[in-house]
Amino acid sequence: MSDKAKLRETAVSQQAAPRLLEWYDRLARVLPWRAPPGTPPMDPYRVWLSEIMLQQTTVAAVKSYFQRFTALWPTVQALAAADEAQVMAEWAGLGYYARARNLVACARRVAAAGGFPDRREGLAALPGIGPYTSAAIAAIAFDRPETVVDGNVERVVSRLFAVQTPLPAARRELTELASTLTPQTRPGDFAQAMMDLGATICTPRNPACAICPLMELCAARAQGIAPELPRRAPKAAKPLRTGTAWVALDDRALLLERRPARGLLGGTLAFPTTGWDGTDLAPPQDGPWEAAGEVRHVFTHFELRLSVLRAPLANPVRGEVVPRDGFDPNTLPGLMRKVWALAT
DNA sequence: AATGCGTGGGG
DNA sequence: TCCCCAAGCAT
Repeated sequence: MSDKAKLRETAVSQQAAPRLLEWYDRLARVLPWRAPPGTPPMDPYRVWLSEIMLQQTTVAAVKSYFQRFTALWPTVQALAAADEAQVMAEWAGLGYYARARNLVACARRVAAAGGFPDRREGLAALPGIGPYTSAAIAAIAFDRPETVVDGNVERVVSRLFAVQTPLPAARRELTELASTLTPQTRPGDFAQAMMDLGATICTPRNPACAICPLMELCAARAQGIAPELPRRAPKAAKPLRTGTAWVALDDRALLLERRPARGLLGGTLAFPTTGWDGTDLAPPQDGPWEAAGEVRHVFTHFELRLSVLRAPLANPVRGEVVPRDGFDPNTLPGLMRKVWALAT
């Protein structure tokens, strides 16, 4: 990099945080639901829980789940004592179920240790807590000057410095650039401000550069390429997979099955199915099976078409017989809710 | 390092 | 309808 470019980068790094925090404070006065500046940090349990839920998940989707979880389990000790099956049931529909399994494991470790570690390294050693979440908890709950890098920050930083390297290869470079922005004071507010900027102004499609607090500092804006950044490596096409789900029920009960702890929908309650990656599995009981239709579902890396078969419940050889009164389809993952809706 | 892992909303 | 993708982590 040229000396001139380096000087410019230094100037941007020094001016970005003050401008962003000024914008954030002004917003706090306008938006009544945001805590005003100077408010004491949120308690570590709630920060942790919300950050886990927000991994690859929108704020809108998380909201009701967070309310329910904190009402059911107000403290990490309460969550540590919870029945894992109930946690899985409450998580159902939110996706990425390894998060729920790790949530329980993490709560138990934290409760046993007497509380959350207050530094990034200690947090990152806990199950389900990686580079992003450890930095976020350290900055937001413990006021540590850690650099928080999520998808929003990657986008803001790639534009601010006009980084052309495609993601995910650019991640290391973006993290280093982001760390040059992080202030020693108010690191938690700064992290929140970067993410809020990415969510409201520096958006993926049509960034509102005209009202951006960092407009004068932004290299991509100067070059007119802000909407094109960050660049991304082309993604692979989604293969189509097929399988069968069996719904065995009468007016009193139905047949469900706990899926294996690892892998797709791991640990969730589901209708018995064949595999859908080549492996085959026999039906959980004798028929006659009647075709109820087909469910289509798109996962992260493949599309699934599931033939749904229905039969009267009769002497199942595997699974759990569950009484129909008290059965709530919302305790099933999204795919299985579709199966239930089709079969009934 | 690349791949596996959900779901729902917006353009 | 399609494509994009959202406050990532584990292996």
